[in-house]
Amino acid sequence: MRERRLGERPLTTRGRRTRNALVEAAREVFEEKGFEETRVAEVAARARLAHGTFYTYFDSKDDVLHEVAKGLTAEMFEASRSGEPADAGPVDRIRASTERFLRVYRDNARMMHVIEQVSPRNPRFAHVYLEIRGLFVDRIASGIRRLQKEGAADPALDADTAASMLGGMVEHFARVWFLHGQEHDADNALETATVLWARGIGLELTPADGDTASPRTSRGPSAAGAV
Amino acid sequence: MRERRLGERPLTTRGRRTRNALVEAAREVFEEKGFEETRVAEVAARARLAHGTFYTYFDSKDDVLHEVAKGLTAEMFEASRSGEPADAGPVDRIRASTERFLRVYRDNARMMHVIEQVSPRNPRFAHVYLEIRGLFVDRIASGIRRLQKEGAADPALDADTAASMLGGMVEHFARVWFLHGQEHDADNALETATVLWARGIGLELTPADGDTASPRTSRGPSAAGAV
Amino acid sequence: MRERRLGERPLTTRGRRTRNALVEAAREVFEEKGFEETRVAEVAARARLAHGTFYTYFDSKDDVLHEVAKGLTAEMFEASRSGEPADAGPVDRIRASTERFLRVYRDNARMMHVIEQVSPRNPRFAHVYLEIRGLFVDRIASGIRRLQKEGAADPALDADTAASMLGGMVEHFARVWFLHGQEHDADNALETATVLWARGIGLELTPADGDTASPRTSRGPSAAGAV
Amino acid sequence: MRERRLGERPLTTRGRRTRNALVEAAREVFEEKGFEETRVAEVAARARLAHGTFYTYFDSKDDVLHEVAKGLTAEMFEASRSGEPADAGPVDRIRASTERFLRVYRDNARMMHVIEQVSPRNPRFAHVYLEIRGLFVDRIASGIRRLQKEGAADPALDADTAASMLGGMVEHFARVWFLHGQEHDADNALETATVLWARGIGLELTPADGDTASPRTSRGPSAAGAV
DNA sequence: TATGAATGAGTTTTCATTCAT
DNA sequence: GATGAATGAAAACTCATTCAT
Repeated sequence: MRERRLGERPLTTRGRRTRNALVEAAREVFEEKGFEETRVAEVAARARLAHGTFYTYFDSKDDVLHEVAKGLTAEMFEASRSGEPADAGPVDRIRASTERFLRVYRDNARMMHVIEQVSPRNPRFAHVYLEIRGLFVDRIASGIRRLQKEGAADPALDADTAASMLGGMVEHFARVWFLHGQEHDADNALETATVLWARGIGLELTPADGDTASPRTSRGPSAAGAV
Repeated sequence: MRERRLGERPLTTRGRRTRNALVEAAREVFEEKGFEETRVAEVAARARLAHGTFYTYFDSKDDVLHEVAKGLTAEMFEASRSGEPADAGPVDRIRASTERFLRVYRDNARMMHVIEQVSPRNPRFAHVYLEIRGLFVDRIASGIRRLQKEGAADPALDADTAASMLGGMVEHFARVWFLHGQEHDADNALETATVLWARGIGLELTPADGDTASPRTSRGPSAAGAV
Repeated sequence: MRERRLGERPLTTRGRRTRNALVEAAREVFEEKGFEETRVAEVAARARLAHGTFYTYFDSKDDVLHEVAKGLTAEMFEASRSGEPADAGPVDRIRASTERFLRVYRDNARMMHVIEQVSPRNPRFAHVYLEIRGLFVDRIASGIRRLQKEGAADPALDADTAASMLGGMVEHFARVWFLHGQEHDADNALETATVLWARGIGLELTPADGDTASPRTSRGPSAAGAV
Repeated sequence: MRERRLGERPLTTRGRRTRNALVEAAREVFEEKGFEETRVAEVAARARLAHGTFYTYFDSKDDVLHEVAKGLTAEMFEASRSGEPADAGPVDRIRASTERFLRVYRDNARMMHVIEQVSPRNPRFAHVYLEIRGLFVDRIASGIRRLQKEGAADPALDADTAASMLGGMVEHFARVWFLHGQEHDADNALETATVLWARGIGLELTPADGDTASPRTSRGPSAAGAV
């Protein structure tokens, strides 16, 4: 094997800073151009570094992507854990977690797309995608199971499959919204998702749950900020 | 001034055959490798043609992709129109159309993915994706509106947003299943989707609707054939 | 050797017509694009013929160029012979022949340039250029010699070299004018050339010869028509 | 967004050396083969560099040509400025400047031809040609005007047109001589040009001016060295 | 560590020419 | 003779990666 690149453990402060700059720059360019269209030269340039310096820290373009993916996973992990009001009712919890998801997804949609783009070619990244997705889906499945135990949700439902579908419903909607640029009203989206989800797993909706679900007209993507 | 490539109207039988061979070969390779990794040389070789012959019919890789996309759109259009039992109840209709969708999607998942891959770089293809998606989503929206008029579905629901979400739910599930290779049981998937969808839009489920929705264990992707 | 192409002697009327169409078309495209940039496909298309038909009559692109060059030589030969007033004085004859030359050159400048372009690569065409040039230069040399014998022109002058230079003077001026698009006034050009030429070889100018040679301002390239 | 190629300002010594090597190699190959026939691969190879290195410094073949043209213009500019004996008579000055011109032209004829070849396709180079030509022609025009003021040259002559013609006379002669390989005797050429020029603009020739203008036989292009 | 020059394998694309019908 | 499809030998150009300093 060739000499191991730097970039592993022992890095000076300066080295760490340089490396971070590269990772950040890489993420920026990936998001703008996608993986294939990203040039290592541009990543280095954006980090205000010489072209060659890139290879002081990474073995390849795939390698930085892996690093960026690690950061993405961490961020998504954080988001998937982030607390929800323990004292709220099930519908409010669904709404809250959907809102949280839409927010993180909005900020990470492009990077998620890049990972998916690369997946077919590199199983390493296929795994990353599935792992991130699992973070949310597993959580949803737990929630459904809890509600089933409490007798609030339909016990006949396969919690895992339902979770995969409901999670996918929100994720896919977010893709179309944030990635493909289809216009949607944030509040309307949130309420519709909440209602479909809650009712879908068999929860009883009180009037209070549904009253914001009245149809609204799209306010366009600028409303994304409202998520 | 440049002579337009062939590939437009007046083609001899032989020419038409060659062109078709190229389009088919292109679709195959695209599905196997994705757009970026596809080599024009391989497309030509697979059609048992000389490299240069490709350019007798197409201007570029983008150009064939466009042609393949036209076929894909046509196929999806056909599928989206395909009849459903007029005499069936709403839940059965939802189940039937979901099943139909899963089936087409299974056969076209890779190609859909290719289109999505290319979308960010080329608006032409972004449009293709949204168009195909619209085929199904619009149909779903109509169905919801009809049920709302009939008093069967929740009138408070925004039919368009709900359709986008429910359609997305099934599409995304299919992505994960057929593209990312996550294992799922076909019947279980179908029933779960049906129940979530039907209940989500506010339909009353009779016992007969739900009795197949009991949890099952995954029978693996081989079960995809059952769709 | 391969089977000889058609295009040599025995041609049907239709064949002759087709062949001529190709030669004409070729000349047009050569003049517009230059040799390298000319596509055989475009030549055929402009003659409203199929691409392959070109090779029924010519062996190669070089081959048509050769044919076009033959026509060019013939035309130039014609022009170089064309009569001049036998009864005119020497200065008037110089003026007349210069005017005639400028006129032919204007119509053939582009083709001459194409021939020159190709010359370095193909001696066959280098020869064509020199041959055409010789047509005029030799004639000029004869004229000078005649005038020398008559005692009108400087007998010390090397007629051949002087002819080469004076011919070149007019040709080069025409190049800059018609090829490089530099603006010139036709009358002014003609008179200046005549005076330089006549005086250069030692003729005595009578006042009548020079009175039109007064400076004029350029009237632009539209004046080219005046030649 | 694309990083500009190197080749602009800040280059290391090594970089500068490499770039120069490329420019020199390019000029060589251009002169030997002409622009179209020149292969970037050959330019690189002649500079003992890898193929790709060419593109580290230049964007395209056109791009190096532009660089070579800059050098050519500079060289010609230098030549057009180079001093002439202030104390010499007008005819001697004409002879001296003609000799100087023939000398530079001999060394740059091929490159001038390349520029002209490319001119019709690229206005950038059309301009270069006209600019270089203008260097000499303007100088000639000034000379004529000066002589007109001094009463030595025909005041009726349009100095600009005459300059264009006389400059063209020498340039064209040089083209035929150095480019098309037509044989000429250097001294004879020089004297003939001088006499035609001087007499053409109306100067009085003293016997001393003309006595070398007696006819000589061609000594072939090897005589070019005598210029 | 950082730099920036060098490398060359890999692709797309063009187009003159050939060929079967 | 005419047609139009097929061929494949070039060439230009790109860019990830290596390397000398």
